[in-house]
Amino acid sequence: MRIGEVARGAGVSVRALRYYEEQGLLVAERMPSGHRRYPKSAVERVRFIQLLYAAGLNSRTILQILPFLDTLVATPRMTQRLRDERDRLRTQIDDLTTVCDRLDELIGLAVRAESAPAECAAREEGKPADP
Amino acid sequence: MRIGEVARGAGVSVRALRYYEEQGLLVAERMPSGHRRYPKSAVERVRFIQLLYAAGLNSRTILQILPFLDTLVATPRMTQRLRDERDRLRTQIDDLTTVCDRLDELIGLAVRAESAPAECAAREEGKPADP
DNA sequence: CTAGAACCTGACGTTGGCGTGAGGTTCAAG
DNA sequence: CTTGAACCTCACGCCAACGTCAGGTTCTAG
Repeated sequence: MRIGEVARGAGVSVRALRYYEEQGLLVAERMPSGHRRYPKSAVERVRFIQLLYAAGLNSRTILQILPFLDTLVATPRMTQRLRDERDRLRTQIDDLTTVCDRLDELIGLAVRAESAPAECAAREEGKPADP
Repeated sequence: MRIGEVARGAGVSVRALRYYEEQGLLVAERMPSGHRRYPKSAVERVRFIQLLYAAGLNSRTILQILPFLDTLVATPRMTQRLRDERDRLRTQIDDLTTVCDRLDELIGLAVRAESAPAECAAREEGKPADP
């Protein structure tokens, strides 16, 4: 596949793919012309990379995890890395859940507050308050 | 309270507090000398700000949420903002959970892989493989 | 009174994950 | 053959949340 196809397939920019290559996350063969050529599996790989990015991992960490995906052979250091990241993720999920709950509380309060003085809503709409 | 006390109390840097002020997230009175003076509640407020930052909200968004904390009066636009952020958070939590599960899968595979060929571990230790 | 800790205001540096040209080559279609 | 899309390599730009240094003032303890 060509770089544009992979980009469209994975929903990222061409620039991003070149950046991943720069970081060593995604290798590509080259055609005689210099154009990059990717296997079809690249799309899935890029999606996974995006997932890890979204989870807050940086390129360096992803780089330490990805080789394992290819080989399915892990050194103790590597599995420890995986465990560390998983634990970090769990902690983060707990934190986010806490924030989510607090936002829910606030929303509960907010609804009551806005239903009380009708002026607020009216003011927000740019209308005068019920003459 | 003085800025150093708040910083230590909330576990952030003095620089961070000045930055929050710059962003309008944390107002401070001034002493005649120009030194900032905070109410005790500032510590809790800063902790909450940190929580929101950790949840991926940016200064602008936090700025839209914080006034509500003080007044407990919300415009429809504000509650919608809260709801949007909560929903975004839920989605993100789901994503992170997905990643977490995938990492767990990988860890399961990794353990088996490293227990099989003892060479890998040995190689990682920098020793030759059991001659 | 004096040292040193804590504070002040700029203002520039950093990091990561790309965006965005500039300027040139290659490919596919008519 | 030509044209326009897609590709290439630099290389600078950007944004957010601070870190950090400079150069100066203020507070507190002995």
